[in-house]
Amino acid sequence: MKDISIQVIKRLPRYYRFLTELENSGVDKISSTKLAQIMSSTASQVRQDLNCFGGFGQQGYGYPVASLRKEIGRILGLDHTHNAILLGAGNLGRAIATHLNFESLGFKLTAIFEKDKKLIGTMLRGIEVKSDNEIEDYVRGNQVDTAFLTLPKDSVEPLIEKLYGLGIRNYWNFSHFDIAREYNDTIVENVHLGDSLMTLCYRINENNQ
Amino acid sequence: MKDISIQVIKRLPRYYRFLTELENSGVDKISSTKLAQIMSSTASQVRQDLNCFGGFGQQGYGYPVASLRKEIGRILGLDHTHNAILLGAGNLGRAIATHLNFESLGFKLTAIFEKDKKLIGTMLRGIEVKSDNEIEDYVRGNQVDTAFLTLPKDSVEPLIEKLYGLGIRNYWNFSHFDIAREYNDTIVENVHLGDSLMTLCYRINENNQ
DNA sequence: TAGATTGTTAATCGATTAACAATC
DNA sequence: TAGATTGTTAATCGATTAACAATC
Repeated sequence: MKDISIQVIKRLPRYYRFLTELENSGVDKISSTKLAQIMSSTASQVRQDLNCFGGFGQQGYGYPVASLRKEIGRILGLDHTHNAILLGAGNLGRAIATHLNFESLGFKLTAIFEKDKKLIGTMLRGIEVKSDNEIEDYVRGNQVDTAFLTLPKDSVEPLIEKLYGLGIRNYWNFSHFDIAREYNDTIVENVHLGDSLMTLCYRINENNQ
Repeated sequence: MKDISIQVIKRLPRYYRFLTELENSGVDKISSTKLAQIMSSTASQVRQDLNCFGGFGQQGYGYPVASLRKEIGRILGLDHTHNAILLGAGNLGRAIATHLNFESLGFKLTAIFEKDKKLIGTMLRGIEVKSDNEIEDYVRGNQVDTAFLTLPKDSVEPLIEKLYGLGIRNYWNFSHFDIAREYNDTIVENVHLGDSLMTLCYRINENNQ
């Protein structure tokens, strides 16, 4: 399979979500035109996107919702499970830990680490928050390939060196530390909430101007 | 000023962040080449991006860090302040409320609303959480142009109708409800954490395959 | 001045959109 | 079969990259 552009990949989760909704509301087939309306896209783009991975449709009929959803789930790799640890049990870490259904997103959260002694020992989604000086032992003793980083930039910098040294290459990064620039064989998905707000700010002002 | 592409806009917060870092570490000028290295971009792109808004550089010298940073802040509109209300004081809402320095991002968080009686009356970043049936009175009595939505899709659907009716057109949306599709004169910045994780999942599997 | 680096135009590359033959 | 809709190729559009004259 040839390289898929990042634009297409970033649309896959939306296809997946909308197809799940359609399936749940009992729709069993959909045309590229209708799917495009839902996606705020075009029929052409829908067909191009899906054809990156195979011919899932049927001429004259459309796409079968349930099996297309399943296919996209498989393409995304949601059927695999990556063991992940969460670093930072502050407000953001606790929100992330409790808010998402990792199992249906291709991950399993197996441990949570925190520096602040007040938080160590508390429970989050059935997991006891451990001290951050147990990280090394834990990663050596357990299969972990992904780290979720919900701590500030300054704390990430020294930590990432340790994690990288322990072989962790996949990061879901909420901090402003630029992991991919330091370690170029990592896979990093950044979530920069402040950037998102600034973008909103720009668009509001642009609109008012 | 002619229309700026969304790609350029989404890069502006990163320029702003990195320039802030550079300024804080005492750097007073930078070339497009060096800035490109920091941005994981190209010198050409940096110059093209900045020239969308004006000639901030000086031939033979580069760009003055402090004033460029200030300019980009102004372009983003961070000097304006948009009053925002937060809807949903669950885990995610509390994290958002406490995690970000809204003032430096162009916003001011002025009120928080929540349905769950256990949370009403609690304090978050110095703001008392109000009952969600006070929303209408509050928005009518105060200047609010933006809503941060940290509640589930099903709760957003009925709420958005009310907010839209009250004249709120700008949304920072963490839910899966597709606001822009329902109301096409709104400005919506979506943060879909699940989508981000699925994208990470894809990229990990693609890499392992 | 000479060297450096921008601002800007031109070339390239890739993504989106359009068109239509294939086919269910 | 006729109508509908895909799969896929071609055309267009826009973003990125390269090049270089302008100039500090």
